[in-house]
Amino acid sequence: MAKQSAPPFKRAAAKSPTLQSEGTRSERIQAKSTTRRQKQKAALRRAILTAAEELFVEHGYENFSLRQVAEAIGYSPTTIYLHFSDKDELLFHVAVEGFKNFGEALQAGYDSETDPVARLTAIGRAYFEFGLAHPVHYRLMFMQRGEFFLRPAPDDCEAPIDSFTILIRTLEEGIAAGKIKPGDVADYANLVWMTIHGIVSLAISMPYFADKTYAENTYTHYSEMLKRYLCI
Amino acid sequence: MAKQSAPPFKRAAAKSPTLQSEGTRSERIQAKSTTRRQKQKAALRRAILTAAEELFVEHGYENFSLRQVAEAIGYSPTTIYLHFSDKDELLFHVAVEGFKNFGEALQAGYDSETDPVARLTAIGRAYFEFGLAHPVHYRLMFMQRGEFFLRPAPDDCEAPIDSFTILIRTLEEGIAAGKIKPGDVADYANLVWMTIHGIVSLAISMPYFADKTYAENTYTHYSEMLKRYLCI
DNA sequence: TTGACAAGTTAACACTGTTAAGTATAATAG
DNA sequence: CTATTATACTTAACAGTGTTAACTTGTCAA
Repeated sequence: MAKQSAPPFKRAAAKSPTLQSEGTRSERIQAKSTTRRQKQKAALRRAILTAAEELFVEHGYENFSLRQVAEAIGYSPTTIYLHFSDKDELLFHVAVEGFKNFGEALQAGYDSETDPVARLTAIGRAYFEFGLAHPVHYRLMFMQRGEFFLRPAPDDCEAPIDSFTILIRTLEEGIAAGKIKPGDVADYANLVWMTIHGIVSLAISMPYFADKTYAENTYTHYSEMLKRYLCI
Repeated sequence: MAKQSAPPFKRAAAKSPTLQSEGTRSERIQAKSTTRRQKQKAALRRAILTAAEELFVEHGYENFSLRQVAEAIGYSPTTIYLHFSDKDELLFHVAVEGFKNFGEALQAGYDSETDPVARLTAIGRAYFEFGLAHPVHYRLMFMQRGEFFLRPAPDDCEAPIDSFTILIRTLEEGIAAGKIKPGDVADYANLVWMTIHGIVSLAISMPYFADKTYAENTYTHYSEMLKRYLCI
């Protein structure tokens, strides 16, 4: 009678009295099962993302397809839709990864120096070299899908460093240190960003300007021109 | 017997002794017929081109399709292939039209002034305003299909003015006039072109920079910065 | 054991560029 | 005047795309 009054799961708990996590065995199994399946789900999601990243870089924006991704990970194309709402969201994740690396590169440039003007130079260099080193990502981020830049990062990604803020901060520091002419930092930042983008984007997408030494040459001129305009 | 010895076409010629173009009547009919059909063919080709132009601007690079063009002119999609080898060639013609207008705009800027520095400013303005006014063409020409810039113009199009040469000439004039610092004009030209492209391209394709007054502001700064760097 | 839910697949739709084959019509040759 | 040939164009099809709906299968809970 006592046995009957005792709920069945208590019996199961009595069967394994070793020190374990809370709950009955079946509860523990259930918990582990769900976490296992969550892990599997997350793993598949990551597999999709890494395959997408790879294939995107390999084939470029125009020739990147969901069916390729599906084939690469050994799943049917529609499986991707269980993890991403559409191709756009998947591309956005690739872009966010790019923004993350881009922001880190700029931050590293900032951190590599202490003087504001030196920092500005370093940031510019980092920008320039990121573009030339990762043209497919760069094109996606700033040429093909520029609207991604404003879209907030998805929940499953850490928000990338705000690259633009790094530039603004550097300019502010320069003005505060009396090394950059006082002025609207937003204007300055726009000027810097847009002009350097011109050099990078043409260098990576127009054969006419594709020669690396040309780009390097132009960047040297540009750097000097900018310094003369901004610095006191 | 004389009649028999005379070739039949001579008889036809005798039938219409009025002053006309060379040959027999049948020859004349034939000639007119072929020219008429050539005209029809050329008309259809032009119809394809204008429809393509229109639909391209309307729908943009990504959503422009041959089937749309076919529907617009009331022909089957495959008819286009009788006049253009593929979609790419059609797009190229659209781009060439863009290059033509672009070159003319720059040339007009050049012609509007006599002083080399004023010419440089005018050319820059023309560049800037062309980009903002024709973003879809600009993107095609300098962002999406940059390789078109180097491809020689097709036979049925007059070659567009070489925009880059206008810039180079202006810089050379400036140096010759002692108003621009001596230096490698190719380097100067690259610097000017690439930086101004940055402003234009971001203004027309990144919402972050899309604000017109922002672009105008940045361009003002840019213009001043360039003048200080290049001019004596 | 049944029923619900999850994961994944298949089939299909509406597109795309592009090619091959077929069909009228007009021009030409005998 | 008829037979043939070339021209202009279309239809059908292929291989590919993103995307949706319906279906199957396996796992878990009651």
